Amino acid sequence: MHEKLRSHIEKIVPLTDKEFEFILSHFTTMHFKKNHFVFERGEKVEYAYYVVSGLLKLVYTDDLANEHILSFAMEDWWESDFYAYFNQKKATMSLKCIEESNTYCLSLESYQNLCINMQKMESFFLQKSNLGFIGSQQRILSLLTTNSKERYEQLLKQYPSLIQRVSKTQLATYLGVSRETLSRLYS
Amino acid sequence: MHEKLRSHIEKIVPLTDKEFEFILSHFTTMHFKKNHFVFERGEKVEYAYYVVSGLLKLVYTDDLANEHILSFAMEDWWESDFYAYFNQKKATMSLKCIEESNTYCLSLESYQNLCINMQKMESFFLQKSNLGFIGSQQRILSLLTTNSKERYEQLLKQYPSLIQRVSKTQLATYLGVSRETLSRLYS
DNA sequence: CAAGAATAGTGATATATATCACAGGTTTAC
DNA sequence: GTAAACCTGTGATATATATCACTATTCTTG
Repeated sequence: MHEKLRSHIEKIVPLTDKEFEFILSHFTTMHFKKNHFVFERGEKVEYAYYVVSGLLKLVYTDDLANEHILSFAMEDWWESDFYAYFNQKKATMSLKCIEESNTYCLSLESYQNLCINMQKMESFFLQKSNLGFIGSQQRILSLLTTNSKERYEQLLKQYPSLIQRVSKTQLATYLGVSRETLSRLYS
Repeated sequence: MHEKLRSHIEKIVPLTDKEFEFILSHFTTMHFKKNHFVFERGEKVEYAYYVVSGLLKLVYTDDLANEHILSFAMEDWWESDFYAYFNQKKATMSLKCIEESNTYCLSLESYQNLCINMQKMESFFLQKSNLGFIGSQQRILSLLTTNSKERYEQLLKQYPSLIQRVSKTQLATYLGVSRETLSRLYS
């Protein structure tokens, strides 16, 4: 039942059954339907989400109502509006399901509890955070150094499955390019 | 003497004298002259650096020999090629002094030691990493949603001191815009 | 199942930005 | 102290990309 979460954590820190039970007691689970929001801009961000199955997008909507996708959250990913989560502020972004999704949910209180009472989990989160930071820096570099076509090809290479699962309009808003330009790149 | 580092850490976790002494024993200090490299692409990245004074830039050089500045590291910042540091790989970027700088240096071994033996420091690094991640996401959002002029103005607002300390050519490579375009923005 | 919404391609045009080139001023380093 | 390197502004032009508009197709949802 909970094997996915366990093996996800155990990729970084090994656990006894008892330890995993303790960890699990800090999570709840939730199910979201396609096109439904996990949270919307302006709402309180109660949880950080670990995606067991499905696909979601973290979206920022600008003043002109244009959507910008900050990240796709797929199976085995952690996602939230982390600024709002850690600072207990209202969301500036929205988290929306592209596909029907199942997640584990971790409140900030539970997160802090886990960190304090179980150094292994603090190590785990530290490693995850470092990886997230490094990944974001790579994305910045990609935005600074490459044009639309190169970015599209990088994405194809890095996440080939995304192209089947996500509309091109949405890929465009992730890449920072208009859907028309993206469409013309490979025509 | 070491007050800066101590108060930097104590902004997040309080320390006894003994604890700080223990922490300090993991660091070395270094001095770098203006325009000198802390490390260059291709070299091993031995340390993560805490900047006591001065100003540095983390630079990626592309195939056409164009410089792209990933970040400016100013007083009170941590900087490194973190991918190379954590994975013990050769640097893909270079860290270069814009001004004469003083740093504390933390080897990966010392970092891991600190994390294992002092939960406070693991908490400290976790918080720093989370902040770094959130900051990078903000930068991505800025690159996705704004044009050169808006990005320049955001930067002016966020780090007014930078504009005095850094050449416009360099600001341009940070903003992802040509120096000519940047020059024309405010003429 | 049907209506409305979302998606995808593509033409025509506008716009932001890059690139190349040059000149004058400033800084750096041996 | 001087040559070389760097910095800045600006004109002329090229290029990538955005925007607007229209059509056809495919999904979604009540």
